[in-house]
Parts: sequence; C-alpha cells; structure tokens
Amino acid sequence: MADLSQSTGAGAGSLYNNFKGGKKELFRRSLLQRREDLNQFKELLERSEQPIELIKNFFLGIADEGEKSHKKGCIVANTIVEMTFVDEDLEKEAAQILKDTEALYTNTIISEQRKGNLQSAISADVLGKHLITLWCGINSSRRIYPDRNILHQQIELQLQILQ
Amino acid sequence: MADLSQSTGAGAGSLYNNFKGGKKELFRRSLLQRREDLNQFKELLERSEQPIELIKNFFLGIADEGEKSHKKGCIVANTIVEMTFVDEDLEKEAAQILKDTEALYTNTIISEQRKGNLQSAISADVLGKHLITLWCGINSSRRIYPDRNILHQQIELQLQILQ
DNA sequence: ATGTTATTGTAATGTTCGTTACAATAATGC
DNA sequence: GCATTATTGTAACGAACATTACAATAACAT
Repeated sequence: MADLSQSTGAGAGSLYNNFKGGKKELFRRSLLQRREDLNQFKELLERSEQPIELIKNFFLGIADEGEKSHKKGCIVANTIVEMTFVDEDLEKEAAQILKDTEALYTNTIISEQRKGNLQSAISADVLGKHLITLWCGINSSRRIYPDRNILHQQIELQLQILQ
Repeated sequence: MADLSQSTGAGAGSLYNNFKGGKKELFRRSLLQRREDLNQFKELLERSEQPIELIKNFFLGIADEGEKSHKKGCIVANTIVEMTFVDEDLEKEAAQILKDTEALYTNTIISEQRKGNLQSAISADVLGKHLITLWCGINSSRRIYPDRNILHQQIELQLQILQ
C-alpha cells in the first residue's frame, strides 16, 4: 500500500476512502483484471479462423516483451507461488483463473481436433495442462534469461508438442 | 524468524546467538543447502551408466511427492519469483543455482550425444534450458494440480523432447 | 569443585507497514 | 451562493515482526 501511495502520489487516506477493503481487496481486483483479459482472449479465439495459431502467437509474444516485463512476470502465476501458506483465498482465486484459462485452451484444442486441424495423438486435456505448465515455466525462466532469442526458442520448442 | 522460533521451540535469542547474520543469512544458507544437493546429484550422474535415465527419473519422482511437498515447491524456484524487486542478492543467488543445474544437464546431454545415446537433433543448450523451464513450470503447476497422475503425465510429455 | 564460557528464555526495542482519525480542501446539488 | 457531501493530505495508531539486551541456566575445562 505504501508503494502504491508513493507511485500514484495519492495519500494513504485517499486510497482507503476510495477503495474499501484495503490491501487484500486491491489484490483481488488486480487478479480480476486478468480474468477480464481472459474473457477478451476467449472472444478473440471464438472469432478466429486459426485459434491454435492465435494461442501459439500469444505465447511466442512473451519473448518480445522488455526486461522489466520479464522480471515482473504474470501476477496470476506469481500469486500461486507467493500466496501459498500466506493467503489461501488469493491462492485459490489465482489457481482458478489458470484453470479457467486451461479450460479455454482445452476446448479450443478439442474443437480444432474435431475439425481435423490438429493431428496430435495427445489428448486435449493433457495439451491444455501442458500450456499452463509452459506458462508457469516461462514465468520463472524469463527472469533467469530475460532474452528474446532464448525465450523464443524455448517457447517454440514446447509449442511443437501441440503439432 | 518468528515461525522458525515457533516450530523449533527455540527462543528468538537462541536463534540469533547461534546464527550470526539474521534472517537474510539464514535464507542464504537454506539456498546453499540446495547447492549441496546439486553437487551430490552431479556425482551421481558422473558415476551413472545411464545419466539421462537418472535425470528423467529425478523429474518423474516429483509426481510421487505428497501434497504438502507440492504446495511448498522448490525453494530455489520460489526465491526467483518471490525475491524479484525485493532482494536482488538472493534472487541472483537462486538464479545462479538454476544456471549451474542447467550446466550440469547440458554437459550430461553433450556427453551422451557424443556417445550416441541421444539422437535428438535439438542442441544440448536448448535441451538443458528446457529442463530448467520444466522444473519451474512444474514448481507452479504442482500447486494447482497436486495429483500424482496429472503431474506424471505432464512431466513425461515434456521429457519426450529429450527423446 | 570452581571459575569460565556458551546457551537459553523473556522482555524490550526498533522498524516496517497497513489502517484510521481528522482537519482542510474541493466538488456538487439546490 | 450556500449547504451538503465527497475527496485529499498529514499525522497518528496499531499490529506484525526482526533484532537485541540481559539475566538465568547449563556446559565445560582445569
């Protein structure tokens, strides 16, 4: 909260008067924001002719972000690591967002498999979870290697599993 | 420090008298412990006839751990996420341990490639980094799915890249 | 056994940080 | 234009927690 006060220039009083619920509610709202992003991506996927390509490009796009962005990582994935044994509510809420993201991936994969656009013998369920694990893996390794080429190579390698 | 005092039964004074450096030094020593584990694994790999199998079984073994263990995860991978923008020293120290682990994997892969035991066309460098990304990915996803079968399936899928 | 040194437990200290009280200021409705 | 209401900034409060002071106790050496 002190950091937020500092960076926005708003005094502590202002923050609390305009934001009932304090620190935890602010955290929850930040996570909610990512749920909005998920809903938007869902619509994008539904309209797309090549949704698998969209997902792949989404992942590959991570590599192009800046170093500051790599260091920050994804708030949802971070929360799962940081809130374990600290705040179960927030951990669960973050985990649920990733599970819903997984469901979106899985459903997209099933749909494309039916259309014959995906010939991988691996089940959609396993592939959906694989993308979440990839997301989480990159969320950490992008801090160790905040390098476009390395990340691009790593992401591409793991996307090959999708075929 | 309060948690440690609570769980060990030792008073705060006892902790500080026997452990110069306080909280941060304690953290550093905990990380150092994982470096010891790395050195032990290195020796195991050097003695092994099938080092790649050893690495694979090491990863697959994660799936068999208990739920508490899944929730805790790996202190090194956790530190990289949790110490970014909080303590650069500790973040760097953790990142270095993962980089050294990567080097061990990469060297093992190079050695096995030369022996003709690995026919993957992918470079050892990329494969080594892949294993680190896998480690980090599983470190998060094991909290979302603390389930033996799911984790085993995910790890096996990603180990196939090694051939 | 006895003097010395290490170890322990409790209480106190200091710091960080989330939160609230309150007076000052700005915005809004009639 | 004035009364009411909302918003701001500062300072104070309180909780959590890392650290230290110190007296009591145990361990050890000669």
